[in-house]
Amino acid sequence: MAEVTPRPALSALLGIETGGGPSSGPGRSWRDRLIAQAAELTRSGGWQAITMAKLADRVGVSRQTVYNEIGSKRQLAEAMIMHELEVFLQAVDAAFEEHPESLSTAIRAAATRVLEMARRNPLLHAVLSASHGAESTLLPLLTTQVEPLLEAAHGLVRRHLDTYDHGLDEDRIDPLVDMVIRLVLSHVTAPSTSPAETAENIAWIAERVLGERLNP
Amino acid sequence: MAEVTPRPALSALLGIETGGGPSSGPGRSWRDRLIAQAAELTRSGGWQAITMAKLADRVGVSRQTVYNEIGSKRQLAEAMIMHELEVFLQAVDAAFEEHPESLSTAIRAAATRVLEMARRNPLLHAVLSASHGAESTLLPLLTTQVEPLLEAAHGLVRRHLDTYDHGLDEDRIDPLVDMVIRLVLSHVTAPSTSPAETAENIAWIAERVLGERLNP
DNA sequence: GATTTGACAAGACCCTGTGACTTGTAAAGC
DNA sequence: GCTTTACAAGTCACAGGGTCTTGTCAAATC
Repeated sequence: MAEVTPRPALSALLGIETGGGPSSGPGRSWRDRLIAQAAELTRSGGWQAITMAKLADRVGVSRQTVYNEIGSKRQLAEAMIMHELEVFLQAVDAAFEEHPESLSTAIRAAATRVLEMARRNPLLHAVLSASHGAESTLLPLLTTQVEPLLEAAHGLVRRHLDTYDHGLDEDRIDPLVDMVIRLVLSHVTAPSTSPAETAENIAWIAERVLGERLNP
Repeated sequence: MAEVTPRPALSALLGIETGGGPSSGPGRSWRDRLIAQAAELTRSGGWQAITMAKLADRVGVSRQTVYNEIGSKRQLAEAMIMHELEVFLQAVDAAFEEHPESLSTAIRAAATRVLEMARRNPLLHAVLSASHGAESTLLPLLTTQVEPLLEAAHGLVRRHLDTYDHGLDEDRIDPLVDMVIRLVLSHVTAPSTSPAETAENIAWIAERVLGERLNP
């Protein structure tokens, strides 16, 4: 589950190549399977437990093929992290797409989904936590990737925000988006209650800020 | 600077003993000086570089006295952290005391102060960051202390909040307080712009949520 | 009485060397 | 296009020994 091929738009948002480029035929299959398997191994045994030999063996391919398809171990980590982030961004994107009627509803849905995904998926949890201060074994590998992530998430949410008609001043939008993202990430690293309840509270705050219902 | 004796109320809030108990005479002086020096050494060289012998030497006391006054190295860490937290909570407390006229102004002041303190004081920065997910050398020592901190901060802010007349429902107050604390801590571990600007944005959000000015 | 001194066992830490394993690259072969 | 084999370079895991540190004495000192 959640091993879908990412939409081009999101990959572009992250500013990366998703795969084999021109040859989108059988070549991508190995690469995708390797990245998926690497993610699986990381989730179960941790990043440091991964060896190129073990990865090759699990996928049923020779070690050399891993080097041909991925490049180096660092590139493997990057590809894995990027894949995880794409899944994350896609979930956020989908939540907004599915709730065009109310901004706070969309925010609630997006927050719920992200919090639940982070809770279930240790790798995503590690990546998102890392983007917010926590340490990890593969963190040194993605410190450069953190800023693009936050920018991508910010841009994504902000773009959706612009499709609703809120009465907010132009220069107040970024702080609002920033608030939502930071709150969600804060609850990823340090959860308080259930994802649903947390998301509800975040959505309520956003609602108040947006002035959707001014008087209760 | 900022080496003031904490008010009893805040120490009680943290649920700790501040010092020698009944004998508040010359005995506390050694203890205070040791804790202050330990904080100083931690700020400069890091916690792991501290030895009881070095600490004793810096204060001009024998190693045995350190053990008499503090107890163990772990207790030294706890005392040091508690002192840092007291300074932090005091700053928040003072900010609210100084701005009884407007809640958002008080929040802005408190946030500004905390962010600036955290930026200047590496030890406080480490402690606050730790309370929000990041790692540190002395972090294993204070994992038990994190929850009390967040509860203390929450209780403090909430108590101040109750002295203003906002029209907020009872069960919406805690999420609001939680939001403010998480946002500030988020900006401690991962700053975006200046403390003043960040605090301004946080205060604005709180203002909107509180409905201080419903229409711009 | 409070503080220091010297002594002590236990354990944490640092350094070093050794061997096994891993990475990354290359060539030959199917 | 993929596999196999081979190889240099580097990392990692472990064990050794020595030093330093912790934490606790009791005796000595001011």
